[in-house]
Amino acid sequence: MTDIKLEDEKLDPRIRRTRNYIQEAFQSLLEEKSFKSITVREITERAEVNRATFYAHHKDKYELLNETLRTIFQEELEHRALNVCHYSQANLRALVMTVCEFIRDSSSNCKTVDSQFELIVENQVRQQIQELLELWLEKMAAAGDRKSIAVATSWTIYGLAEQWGRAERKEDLEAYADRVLPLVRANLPG
Amino acid sequence: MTDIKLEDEKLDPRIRRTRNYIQEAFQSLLEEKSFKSITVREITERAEVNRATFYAHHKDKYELLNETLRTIFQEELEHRALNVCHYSQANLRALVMTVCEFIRDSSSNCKTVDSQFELIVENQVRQQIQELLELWLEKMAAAGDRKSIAVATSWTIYGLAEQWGRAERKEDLEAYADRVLPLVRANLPG
DNA sequence: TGAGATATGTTGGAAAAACAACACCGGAGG
DNA sequence: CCTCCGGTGTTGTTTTTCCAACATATCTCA
Repeated sequence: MTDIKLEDEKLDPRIRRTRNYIQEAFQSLLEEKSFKSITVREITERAEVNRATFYAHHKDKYELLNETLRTIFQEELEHRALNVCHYSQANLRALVMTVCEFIRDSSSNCKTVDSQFELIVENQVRQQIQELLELWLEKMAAAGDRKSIAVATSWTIYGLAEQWGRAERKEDLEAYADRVLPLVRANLPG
Repeated sequence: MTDIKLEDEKLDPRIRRTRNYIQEAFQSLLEEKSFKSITVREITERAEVNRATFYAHHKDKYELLNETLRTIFQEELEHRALNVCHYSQANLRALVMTVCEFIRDSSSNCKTVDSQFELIVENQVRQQIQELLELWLEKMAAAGDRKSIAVATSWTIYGLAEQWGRAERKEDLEAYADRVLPLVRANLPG
């Protein structure tokens, strides 16, 4: 949470730059080839960063993918101010649409999506949906087992978003969001 | 000469990047304000580089300007392959045009050109013209005091190029080059 | 004129990145 | 089978950059 601020604010410029180089190299590689076929060596070469430096920042390429997904998705949430707002039908609808578009983009931007990749995306994105829902529920002091509600709903949202995002011919997003919103709200208050 | 290769080839990536950042920041500042009014602090802030790091690479902003001019001008020469060719009327003509355009661009790209700036440009560019001419004369084993010939001719070229480059309404460059070429060749063989 | 800011150039020490070298693993091919 | 090759992850050392602090100018404006 607060880390995001700190990252931009008062972080050693060398660190900030290195992480940027690696993330950018990684993302550009993802547009060209499958996650599985990307090597750490390739990433560091494109980033013009020493390989040892990579390991000073990331455990391996899987962790890097997780961090990258988190970064991108959080930026998306920030862009729509969903990370600083409260629970409402409108915001929930916006969240659904955000996830839909995110999955659509990750399908189209990345040339080949192998199963490794897809699994990590799913886990990471769903995790973040869950976190946001927990935040919302906490803010409104909702009754019941908030955590379980957040878990269940996050899976619902992800599943529905994936259905839309990976579909060949896509229904109008606004219409789809309206259509599935009741399913999403099944376990939510209000 | 060979330094140019080495700079791109096998130089510590940190050094290469730092120099790039500083040069780019410096050039973008030159497009906004006069050289005199630009401070080292400004440059390093825009380059996102520590001020002490600046001094690890450049004595002061005057040296930086000299280095920057050399870089840009050399790139221009390389682009037209003038740095690897031999003396000929056609190449001499190309050189004249290159200098004309270089001065024109440095006038237009840089918002305010103070006298400090202009003087450094003149010295640095003329110096490089001289070096190139010496190279050409040496290659062809020209008779006479090659150095003095190069000096005289470099001043001639620079002066004529400045007349054109800083003019309000500019004569067609090709025509101008043809017109002044005899003046340039006054002290040259062939 | 003089006082307060703001730029300059330099230093020493801490942090990060580069680099080269290592052991290890897994797959491709003779 | 084994060997070679390429990727992985780690280490110790060197180089570069950051940072804070300092003394010294230079500029500004009251």
